[in-house]
Amino acid sequence: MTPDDLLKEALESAVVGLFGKSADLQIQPTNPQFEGSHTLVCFPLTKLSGKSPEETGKLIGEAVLKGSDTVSSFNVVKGFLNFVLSDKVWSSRFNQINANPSFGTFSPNGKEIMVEYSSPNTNKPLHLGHLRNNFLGFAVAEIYRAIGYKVHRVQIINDRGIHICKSMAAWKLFGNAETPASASVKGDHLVGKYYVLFDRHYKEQTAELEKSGLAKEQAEKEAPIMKLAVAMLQQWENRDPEILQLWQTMNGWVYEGFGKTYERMGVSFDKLYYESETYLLGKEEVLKGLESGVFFKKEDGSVWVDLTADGLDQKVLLRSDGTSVYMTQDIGTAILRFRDFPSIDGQVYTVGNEQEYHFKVLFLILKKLGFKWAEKCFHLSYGMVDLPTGKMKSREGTVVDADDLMEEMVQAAAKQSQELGKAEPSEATNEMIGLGALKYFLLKVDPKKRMLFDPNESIQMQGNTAPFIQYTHARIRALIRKAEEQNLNFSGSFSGIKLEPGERALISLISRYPETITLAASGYSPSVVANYAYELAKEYNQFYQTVRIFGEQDNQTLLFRIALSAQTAKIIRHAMALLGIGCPEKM
RNA sequence: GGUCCCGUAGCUCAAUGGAUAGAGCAACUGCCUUCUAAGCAGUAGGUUGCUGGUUCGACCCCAGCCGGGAUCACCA
Repeated sequence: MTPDDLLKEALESAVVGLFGKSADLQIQPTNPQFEGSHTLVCFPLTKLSGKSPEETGKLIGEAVLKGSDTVSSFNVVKGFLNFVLSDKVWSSRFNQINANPSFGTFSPNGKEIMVEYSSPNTNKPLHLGHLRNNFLGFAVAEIYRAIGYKVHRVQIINDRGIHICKSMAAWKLFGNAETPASASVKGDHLVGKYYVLFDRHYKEQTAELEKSGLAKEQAEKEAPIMKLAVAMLQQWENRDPEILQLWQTMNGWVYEGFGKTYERMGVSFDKLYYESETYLLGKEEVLKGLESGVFFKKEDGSVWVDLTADGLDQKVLLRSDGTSVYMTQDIGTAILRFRDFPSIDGQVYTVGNEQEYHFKVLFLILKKLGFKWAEKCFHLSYGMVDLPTGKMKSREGTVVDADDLMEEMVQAAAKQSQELGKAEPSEATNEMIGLGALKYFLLKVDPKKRMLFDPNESIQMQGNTAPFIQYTHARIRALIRKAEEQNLNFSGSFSGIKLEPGERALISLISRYPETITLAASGYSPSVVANYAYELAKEYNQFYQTVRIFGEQDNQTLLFRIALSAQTAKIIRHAMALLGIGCPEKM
C-alpha cells in the first residue's frame, strides 16, 4: 500500500466514526511552506460536521492520530488539515519501491497505440519546428510504452506533390548534374538548396511578367519555371520513366540526409508510410464514398464533402481533373493503417496546430464513411516555435536548421565543460548534454502552447534545464561509485531510520512517479514528466547540500541515504529516457 | 467576419477549483580545506489583459470586452 492509500483508509474510518457516514475526501500534496506531506481540504466537510473548517480539521486530525499509526502529527491551518506521516510509513514505502526493479514501468496492458510524428516534406531539410514535433512524438510514444502499451511509431512521408517537383525543376535547370557526393553536401540540404533556387527564379519571373502587364494571378501561372514544375507533376502522375527516375534519385538523397538527422536526434520509426503509396487508395475510397452518397460531385467533376451541417464548410476531395488533394491521401493513409494494425486502440497524429481544422474534417469524414475507429484518432496539436524575429519562414531564410542547431548545442556543451574545468569530457557526453538541453528546452513547455526560441538565450545549462538534471544524476553516480569502492551494501530494506524532512520529501516525490507518467500519458504531455524530473533533481540537490552522506556515523542511516540517492538517480534516468534524453555517468 | 488557441514577475515558463500564485534566467548578497559549485541558501520583483457572474473558495469554470496567433484554398 502506498502512503496515500494508508492515509485515505485511516481518514475514511475516522470520518465515518465521527460523522456516521462517509464523504468524498479531497486529499492533496501539502504546500511546502507548511509542515506535512498530505493535506485534507476541510471546507467541503463542514456540512457534514456542522462545525467550522478549523474545528472539523482538528476533530478529524485527532481521530486519525488516535485511530492509526500512519500519522505521526498534524496541524490545521485555516481549513487545511496537514498530516505528517510516520517515518515507518515512509521507510516501508521506500523499501517497497527499492525492492521493485521495474518501478515506474507498468506491465503490458494488452493495448496498442500508433503514434505518428515527423512526417516531413521531402523537398528541404528538417528545421526547429520538426525538432519539437519529433521530440514530442517520440516522447509520447515512450510514455505510452512505459504505461504498458504496445506502440507503433510511424510517419507519413510527403514524397510526392508539387513541392518536390519544384526542387526537381530547379535542379534540372541549374543543377549541372550536381549530387550530394560531388557537392559534399547532405542530400536533404542539397535538395533544399534547389527548392530555394526555384523560389528565387519563380519570384523573378512573376515580377517580370507582372511588369509586362500580366495580373499577379496570371503571372504566377505563366512563370516558365512553375510551368515546368507543374508539367513534371503531371508526368509523374503519368509514370514518366525519366521523371520517376529523377524523383527517386532526389528523394533518395533526402532520405539519406534525414537518416543522419534522425540518428543524431535519437528518434526512430517502426514503419514508414509514403504518400506516393497511399494517395491512390484515398482516391478509391473517395470514389466509393461518392457512390454511397457520402460525397457529391460538382458540375466540373470535382468531388466534395458537405460538412455545413456539422458547423464546418464544404471541402474538396478530388480536383476536377481527378487528382487527389492532401485530404484524399490522409483518408487513404488512415484506412491503410487500421488495415495494417486492426487492433490499435488509438492513433495519435503529432502535427502542428495550424492543421487543427484539417484533422477535424478528416476525422469527421472517416466517421461519415462508417469507420468506427474514427473516434480513436487524436490530433496531438502543438504550438509553433517562434523566433524573436517572429515566425519561421523557409522562403525568407529565417528557419533554424535542425542539423545546424544540434551541432551548435553540442559545441556549446563542450565549451561549457571546458570553461567549468571539467576533466576529459568525452564526445558522447557532450552529445548527451547538448542534445539533452535542446530536447528538454522543447519538451518542458506544454505542447499546445506556442513557444519562443531565442538562439542567444536558449542555449542555457543552468536552472530548469536538462544539464541541471543530468548533473544531479552524475553527482549521485559519483556517490555510488564511492560506495561501491568501499564495498558498502546498500541493497535490502531499512527500518527504524529517523528521517530528515528532506528525505521524507524525496520519498514522497519518488512515490508519485508512476502517477506522474499516467498523467503525462492521458494528457499527451511530456512536459509533465520534464517538470517532474526537474522537481526531483531540485529536491535531491537540497538534500545533498544539507546532509553529508559519507559523514554519517550511523551505518544504517548511511546505507539508507546511499540507497535513496541511488533510487533518485534511477528515476531521473528513467524519466529523462522517456523524453529521449540520456544521462552521463560523469560530467 | 465564423471557428479554435493563447494572455501569469523585466524575459522564458509552472500551478488535478483550494492556503500568502511558484521556478529558472537576468540583478543583488552569501556559501568550495568537504560526496562533482552545470550546485545550495537568501534579497528584490505580481491588481494572473479588463469587467461582471457562479462558488465557502477562481489563474483555472461561465458571459462580455481588449490584445496576440492559427484557420476557414481544386496548397501541403
